[in-house]
Amino acid sequence: MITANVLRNRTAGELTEGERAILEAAVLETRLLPADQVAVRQGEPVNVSILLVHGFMTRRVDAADGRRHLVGGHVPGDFVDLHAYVLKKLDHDVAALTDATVAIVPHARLERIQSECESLTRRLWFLTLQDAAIHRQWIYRLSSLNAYQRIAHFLCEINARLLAIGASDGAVFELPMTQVDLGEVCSLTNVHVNRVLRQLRENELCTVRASRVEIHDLKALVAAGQFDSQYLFLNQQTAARACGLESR
Amino acid sequence: MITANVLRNRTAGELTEGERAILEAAVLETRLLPADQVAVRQGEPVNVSILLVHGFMTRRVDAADGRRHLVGGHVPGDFVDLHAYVLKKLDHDVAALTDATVAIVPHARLERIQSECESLTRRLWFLTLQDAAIHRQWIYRLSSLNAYQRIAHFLCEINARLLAIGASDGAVFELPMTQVDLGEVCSLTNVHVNRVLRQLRENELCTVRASRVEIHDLKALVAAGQFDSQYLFLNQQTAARACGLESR
DNA sequence: CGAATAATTGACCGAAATCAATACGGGTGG
DNA sequence: CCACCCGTATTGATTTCGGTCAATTATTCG
Repeated sequence: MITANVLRNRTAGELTEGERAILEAAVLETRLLPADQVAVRQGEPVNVSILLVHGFMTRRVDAADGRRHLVGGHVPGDFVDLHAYVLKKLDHDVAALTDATVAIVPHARLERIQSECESLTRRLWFLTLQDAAIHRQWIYRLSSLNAYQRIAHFLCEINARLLAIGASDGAVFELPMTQVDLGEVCSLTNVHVNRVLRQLRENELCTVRASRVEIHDLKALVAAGQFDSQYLFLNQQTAARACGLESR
Repeated sequence: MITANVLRNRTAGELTEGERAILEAAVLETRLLPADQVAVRQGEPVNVSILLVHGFMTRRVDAADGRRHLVGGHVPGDFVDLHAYVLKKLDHDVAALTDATVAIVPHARLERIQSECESLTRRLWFLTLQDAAIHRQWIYRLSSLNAYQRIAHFLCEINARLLAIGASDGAVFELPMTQVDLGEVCSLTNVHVNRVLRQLRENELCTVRASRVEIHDLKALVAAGQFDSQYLFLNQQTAARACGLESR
């Protein structure tokens, strides 16, 4: 089901059957995006929004020096460029990190939802603001954590988000990101990412190796990254698992 | 007028008289906040939102090391914690930077607006997403610019935002931020901020001195900060002035 | 006027970048 | 099936930007 992961395990509660049906009906088509494909380009007018069904996507900005920086990452269930519904054009690129399946929702249908279903509208608004909360946390990560802490924090975040959609068991998950990609997220060179990952491994917090993350000591990783999942608005049980409190 | 600066000079166009009236009517009261007062505390449930009428406010996160970091800044016309209307609690503190006048809007009244005025709702949603766009730019600033560029970029941003509400003439404006504050925005120490400001002065780009900014060469400052105002969704004329194209 | 806050400057240090070289791994084509 | 490549990972040597520490000089305001 296309909307299976939308708002799954969040504080706001699951979508009602009615809401889910309306959202599913708003989907024009699903499409496959090959890895690295840019789905929405900065500044271009858009009239459809993209719901990520399978795979990973990123929001990125190309700097003047040719270096690339990520300003956001998305997992299945994220309504990746719902922002564009309101803003009409984006201030950055949205690209597929891996091969991805996306559902296309025309803005005209979102307008209909907005006039016909207040509760679903609020939910969609919530989704966009959750992104904003994540943005703020990324600012925090860059401004107050050092390299080791940043990587730890990011791994905690991605683990928590994957946990919510059942793509992590709290200890092991697939993460198709190279050390260069991790560097683009945490604003570090790949060389330094490598050194930090070695430290994390040596300290027995986690092992990150080509597309697979194994967390050995989640509590310690959470402490190292000063991670507090509050900003993800996870339901209580998921939040507890995300910070290593109850394995359940 | 309370809403005078809301969406002023943006791409979306000014509020209609009807929208403005509805928004004004939603205000419960206006209140004075003394400088440094925390208006909304992290994690606390909120049932009113704050529209900034006069003064400056900040969104900030206190790091574990006791250091404070800003994840956002607000100028008059910004609906500072409209996010809380949807999220119900915030992941950070909102505080007054200077003495500030704010208008209090109860969430119950926002709900009424949502069910009764689709166009105004879309505008409010837009406001929250504009904040998100600014967040992304702050991430960009921290991850791909060095100290000199960061300060230049921030000064361009604040100039542009103040220009939109008529609080800057494009060359001179009041900015009641100490060098420590600037450091909290750009993630630099006050010592280094001081050195960078000296450089900017020596290069004759701008003079920043206790609560007053004078831009001597806006084009050069824009270039130094690699500033592109697109993310602020300013109307054409304001955008041109913000990057020093037409002084008009 | 005097105390507190903000700005300035210098000397030194350190985390992460840069530069450089090597190893690995998996897919392709001959 | 193996040789070759190219992207990825690893490690070391060196540099640099910004931080830290410390001391001095404005400001501002009660």
